[in-house]
Amino acid sequence: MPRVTLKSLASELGLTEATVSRALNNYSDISEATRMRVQDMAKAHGYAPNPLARGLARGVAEAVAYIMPASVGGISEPFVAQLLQGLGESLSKRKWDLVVVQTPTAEEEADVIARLARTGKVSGVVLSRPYKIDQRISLLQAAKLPFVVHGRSKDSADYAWYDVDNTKAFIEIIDHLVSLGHRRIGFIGAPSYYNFAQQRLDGFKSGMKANGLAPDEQLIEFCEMTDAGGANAAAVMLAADDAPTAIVCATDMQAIGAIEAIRARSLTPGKDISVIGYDGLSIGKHCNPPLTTMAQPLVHSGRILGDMLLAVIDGADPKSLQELRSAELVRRMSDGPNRALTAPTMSKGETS
Amino acid sequence: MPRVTLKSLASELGLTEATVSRALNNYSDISEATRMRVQDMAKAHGYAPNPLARGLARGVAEAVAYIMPASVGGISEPFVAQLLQGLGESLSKRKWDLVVVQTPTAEEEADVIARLARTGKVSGVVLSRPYKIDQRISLLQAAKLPFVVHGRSKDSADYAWYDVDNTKAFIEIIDHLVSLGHRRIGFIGAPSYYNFAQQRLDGFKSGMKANGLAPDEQLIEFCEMTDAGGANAAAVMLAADDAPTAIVCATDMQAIGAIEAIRARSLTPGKDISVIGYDGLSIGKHCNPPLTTMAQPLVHSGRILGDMLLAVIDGADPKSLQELRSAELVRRMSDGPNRALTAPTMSKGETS
DNA sequence: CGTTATTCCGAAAGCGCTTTCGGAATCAAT
DNA sequence: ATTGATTCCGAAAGCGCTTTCGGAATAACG
Repeated sequence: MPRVTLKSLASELGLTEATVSRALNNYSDISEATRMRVQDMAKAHGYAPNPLARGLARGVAEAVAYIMPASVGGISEPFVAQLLQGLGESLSKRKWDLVVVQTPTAEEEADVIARLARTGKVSGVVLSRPYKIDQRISLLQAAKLPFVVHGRSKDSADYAWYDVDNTKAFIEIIDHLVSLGHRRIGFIGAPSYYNFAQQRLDGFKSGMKANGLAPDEQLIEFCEMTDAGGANAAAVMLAADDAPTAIVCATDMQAIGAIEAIRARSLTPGKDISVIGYDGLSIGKHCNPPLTTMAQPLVHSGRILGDMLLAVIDGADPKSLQELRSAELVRRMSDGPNRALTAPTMSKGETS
Repeated sequence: MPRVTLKSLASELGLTEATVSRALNNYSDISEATRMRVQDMAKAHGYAPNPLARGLARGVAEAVAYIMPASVGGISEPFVAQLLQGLGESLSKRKWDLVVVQTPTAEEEADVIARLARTGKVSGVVLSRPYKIDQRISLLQAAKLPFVVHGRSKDSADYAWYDVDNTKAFIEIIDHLVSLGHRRIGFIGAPSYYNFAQQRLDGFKSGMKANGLAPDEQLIEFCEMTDAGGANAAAVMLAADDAPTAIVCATDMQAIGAIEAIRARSLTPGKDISVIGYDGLSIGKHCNPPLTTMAQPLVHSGRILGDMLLAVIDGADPKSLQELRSAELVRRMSDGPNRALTAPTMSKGETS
């Protein structure tokens, strides 16, 4: 079947390609009559402009890219699908496309960004999980390619971002735990090159200090954001002579692993030892016990990110597009009062 | 910064655009010397061809589309991320792009496909979760747009697909359950317009018959593929006067819900009532008890699908690209021997 | 040394669409 | 009726790249 093109439409209508093009794009210098005639015919023939040609001519691609976080160890990232959905919804309003790009290895991330910027195949980029110092962001800035980031790098003044207040969230977790009587609280963190990991750690520490507690370095572990990682880290803490009564994790997957590790020691998570995660994964509902967590709205954030990116592309000042949300504590069953308080043997008390 | 283009390269080298183009694309009518000269210069300047222009000139887009399954009720689809990763890996071998497209509503799915086909913005499509009779497939065929499907529709003779033998998998589940002494086995199915749902139901029924059991229509429920759906369906079965001793679910999410429903009745999943899911989601490990399930390799399948699609685009006969895999039973803790056999009161026996 | 082959590169057209510019036609104003 | 302002459309160039074709230079052959 011969593709229906601008030329074919034009010849059929006895008009010029140029006229048809302008009619279709609602230029004001086309009479209402012919505009109608053209649009009707276009619809009748099921005309759809070739995005390649259009992009070439206009110099902008009607597409944006989403940089998939390099899958650490091949874990399924439950949040990716949700984010994509939100992004897609936002983009579909303009009928723009979403191309997702992989970054095979961490080293190649910069190359991928650079290539993206040079080829002009997309007119914007969404970045997830920035590092503290994120080379990709500098690259994007240097290339003057519009972008938004899901999260913030350390220096976040100059670009558009949407983030959840990680620090505040973890302070609240500590407050909550302290109100339940916990004093020895462990922290399982994520790789420290991620800025959100730093923020969460900071939140943990300030929360402790604000409650007059000194974070014990023995009770801080870092690992990958997987259940296995969380399980290992928790196992280490539990083996210490002065084990924590509560463990807070940087991510839900780690928390799920921690729960497993606790049970492996024949302790009851949520009773003997409290565990609180972060992400609000709905899957946490089905853990044993159901995971208490700080929840952030993911598909919603995808939509926001999409809208922001479109705004930046339209020329809005990125600095004016920065949105900080708050996470919310979703109490399920993995947290509870400190048992040690009522138990016969008290712990040694704080170190230092 | 002025984009480095074929023209700029050419003028700098004192050559023609055409020559530069051919040198870069390794045409044989370019001397080794100038080929080198050109490629070095291109690399030095970080030249990257404009994919829009290239696509326009060549008439093919170096991109394929993945049609995201319409998210039923906004559930996060854990399998999407994995599939995307596999697809990405495969595509990256040619440096092709992956554009994911949403289908806002079920009605618009056809429109989206049609538009995709007409605009030629992608040169291939990956379809997930086909329906029994899938209009999208006919559309794709009519448009002669290369595609592969993840799963099969009812009439799957003429196109490329990668699927897991659902029917066989469910027969095996029944065999397994029967070997554990179960005779009253319930089935929680997925919406019947999905062909995989039908296949799984078929497998359930044949498995039952093969074991001399008559599937009781009372013990067959259908619901959405969510935990809530599974919980509801299971609750209905459990309330029946002649409740099943085992429940097999079309998807893991449903199984997770079923487990919840069982516990809600103060029964112990895996002891009082066995539950087996399908999908092999790793998250099932952390259920209470860990979910026994039939596993299918997802990132692997993404890679296969990508390779197949590329092959079809290259002109391979789609009919020769059909791959049927087998799922594997991953025994965790949610299945066990039929307790009723050893309990004092026997069930009434089979109905009919 | 003339002739036929080869090797290598330039010229040019074209992919489908957009957009600027100018001009013919229609209108309103004097 | 003549001029000036409008309205509407056609002509043409161009976006960056590919690819066919032909021709100049060089090589190989008698």
